[in-house]
Amino acid sequence: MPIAYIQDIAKHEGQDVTIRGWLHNRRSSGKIHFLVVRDGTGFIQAVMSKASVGDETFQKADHLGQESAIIVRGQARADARAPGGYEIEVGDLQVVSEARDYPISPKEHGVEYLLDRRHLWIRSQRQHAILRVRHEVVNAVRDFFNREGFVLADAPIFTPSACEGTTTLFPVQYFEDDTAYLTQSGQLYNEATALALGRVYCFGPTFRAEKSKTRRHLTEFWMVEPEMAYATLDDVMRLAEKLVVSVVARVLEARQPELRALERDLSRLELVQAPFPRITYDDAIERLRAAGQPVEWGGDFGGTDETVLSGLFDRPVMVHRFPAAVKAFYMKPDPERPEVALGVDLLAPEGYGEIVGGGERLADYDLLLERVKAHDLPPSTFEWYLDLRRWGSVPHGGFGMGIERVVAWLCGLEHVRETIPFPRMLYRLAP
RNA sequence: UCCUCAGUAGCUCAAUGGUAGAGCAUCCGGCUGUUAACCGGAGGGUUGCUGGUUCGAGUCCAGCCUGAGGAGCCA
Repeated sequence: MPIAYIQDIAKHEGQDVTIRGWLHNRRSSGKIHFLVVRDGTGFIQAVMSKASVGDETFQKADHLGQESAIIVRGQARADARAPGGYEIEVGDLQVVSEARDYPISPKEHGVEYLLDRRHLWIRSQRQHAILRVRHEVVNAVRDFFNREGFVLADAPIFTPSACEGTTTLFPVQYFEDDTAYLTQSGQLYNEATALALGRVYCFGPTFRAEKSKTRRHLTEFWMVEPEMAYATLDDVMRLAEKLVVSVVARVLEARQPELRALERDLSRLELVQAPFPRITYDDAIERLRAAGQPVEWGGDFGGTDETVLSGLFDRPVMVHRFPAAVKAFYMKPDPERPEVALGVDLLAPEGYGEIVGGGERLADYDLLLERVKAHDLPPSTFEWYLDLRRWGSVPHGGFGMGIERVVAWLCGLEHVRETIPFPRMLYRLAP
């Protein structure tokens, strides 16, 4: 009897198959059991009638607890009454291990309770759908860059100091005498690998010790960061647009059952087509004021500002040329207007905020050295970074895209904590 | 770090300052098409902690602890 995965059950219609999984839920009607089985690939209803399996097998299922490991054998068939459209007519049931008093019932639970049991929570249907969308996003990103000719060149996780002086870093003891910091961006290293390999990307975990306590923040999150030699701000914006369009299309194509399980409004995602509107920071300020937001020129946008701004468009919007003072030291100033930097933020629709941030880098040695000093950064630590401007400096740029925020947007989630198997937050380090 | 809100049965939540309750889960029983199944029964409580006000505190007051949402900062 072939072993079947639930996601492929349609291919086995009419056949006898073996499903190896866990009991997700059970309903019973005296002489008929409905066992909802999950096997990691999906969920399916297995129907067991007393008349066809006999008393002994039927009784085995009588008191079986949620999340008991079971192997069911039976015929796969289409049935409109079954959730998912297919069910298994059980011929035999094998109990691999019996579970009792599983703590997560099909009823509602609070956030703290579920997060304390995240190792079990991920078995639920909703988390199953979200994590599969995440998987698709990650693969879509990798496929995109590989197809476009980018070289994966990962940046180190241990770094000697801040990439951008402003954000707080996690220090770690590095052997006896040294302190290392967990990376908050691979970007500076990307600039080096881009000048070596042309177009590169890194993709890994990133750490921010900010005491942020909002639905958009994790202390450990995944970021993909492409960097291109011989590239301008316009090239960076084109790349970000193409990437986001590609990822959304891929998820819409490959993960529709999951998006539907999450009750996502697909029509909003289908609108994500190029070109994305590109507006300047100045323009954004004007639009925000027109919408009644009290904003001053020179400041960064708050969460509400981003929501209001993205609400003005039906697709992601790119805001470029921010005041140089609020941006990182390595941002290139606009030659025509030095008070603004050639940076860009891409805001997701529906209030999901900034999912991409990047721009053109400062390629001039003298100006960069000046900036390093002005930001009170130790020039010795940045010696190697300055070297990139001494030998073969060219216009270059790139961006970072936060995976969890993209997944939260695509899934329509309230909080990024559900987009990663084990979220790390201000007050959450376990399990 | 700051602001707001919350903490009562295993879970989700009720309870005018006056006998601490329901649904789900668990256990027992019933039911051959359930859809978070349903119906009947049972067990289950140091009301986050410490102190105060009161004849009497889950309820009012103070402090603390834990969590959630938000601000700042960011992807």
